[in-house]
Amino acid sequence: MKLQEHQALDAFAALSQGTRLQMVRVLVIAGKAGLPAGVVAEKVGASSSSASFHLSHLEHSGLVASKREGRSIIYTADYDALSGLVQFLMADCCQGHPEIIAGAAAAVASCCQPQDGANA
Amino acid sequence: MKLQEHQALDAFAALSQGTRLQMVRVLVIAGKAGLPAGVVAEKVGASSSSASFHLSHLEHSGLVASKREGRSIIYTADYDALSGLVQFLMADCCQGHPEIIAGAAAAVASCCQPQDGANA
DNA sequence: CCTTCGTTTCAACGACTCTTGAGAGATTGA
DNA sequence: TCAATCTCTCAAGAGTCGTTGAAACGAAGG
Repeated sequence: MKLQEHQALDAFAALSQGTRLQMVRVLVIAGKAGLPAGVVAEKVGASSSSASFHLSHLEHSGLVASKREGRSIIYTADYDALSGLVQFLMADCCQGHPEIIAGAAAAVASCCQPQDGANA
Repeated sequence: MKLQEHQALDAFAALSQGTRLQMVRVLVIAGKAGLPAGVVAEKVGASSSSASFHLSHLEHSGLVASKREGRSIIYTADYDALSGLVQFLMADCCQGHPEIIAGAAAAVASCCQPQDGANA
């Protein structure tokens, strides 16, 4: 999934705030099961209303999704959107300049290489 | 080059603004030679003072560099920083979740593959 | 029904962002 | 030196962002 420009702008804006970047991290680590809002708030050290504000922001930007589960509202990272953001960044940087991508490709390799042939 | 968190935050903030994202695009396309401020301003449709504001913002964030050349001030995209930003994004997304990276790796492959063995 | 729990919504406030237009710096050529 | 060119800086104003605390909402349990 490749993002549209306005989606990418929203996503960059979402990630340009420390609390929100940390929230994304926390939710990515939490995996597909996600985490209730309160736990996210606690992990990033935000008040409940502040956390709610940032989580809606992230949800609006498409980077996370939410679902109600009993009294809690569970937030999960949207891997597709995150992946799309990386793609957008590279496609927008790559325009005729593959040398920018070289370092990124190295990062792909060094960051996590469970399966070697990750290419499509 | 991998970015520090505060650098990444600044970079995301820089890219979260339409005019600035376009400026980065224009400068990446322009290549190592760069472009004078006035030309960048014209290409993105900004007034000279607005362009100056955004270009300083980008320079402060480390995404572009500037050098005086006669009357003009030439701006160039910093490929290292751009590459570092992609790396930061992937490393921060990759934490135990290589599946986010799969799509990104595909993008690396499809976006620009002049040399196949781009891995470090 | 009433209370408790988890979360969101609202209003208010200070801080920051972006735009505009006028003016100032630096560099070049006559 | 003077004028022209390119760019930056400054101040003012509208708009947006993030925080806080109080209040409201929905779900679960006694």
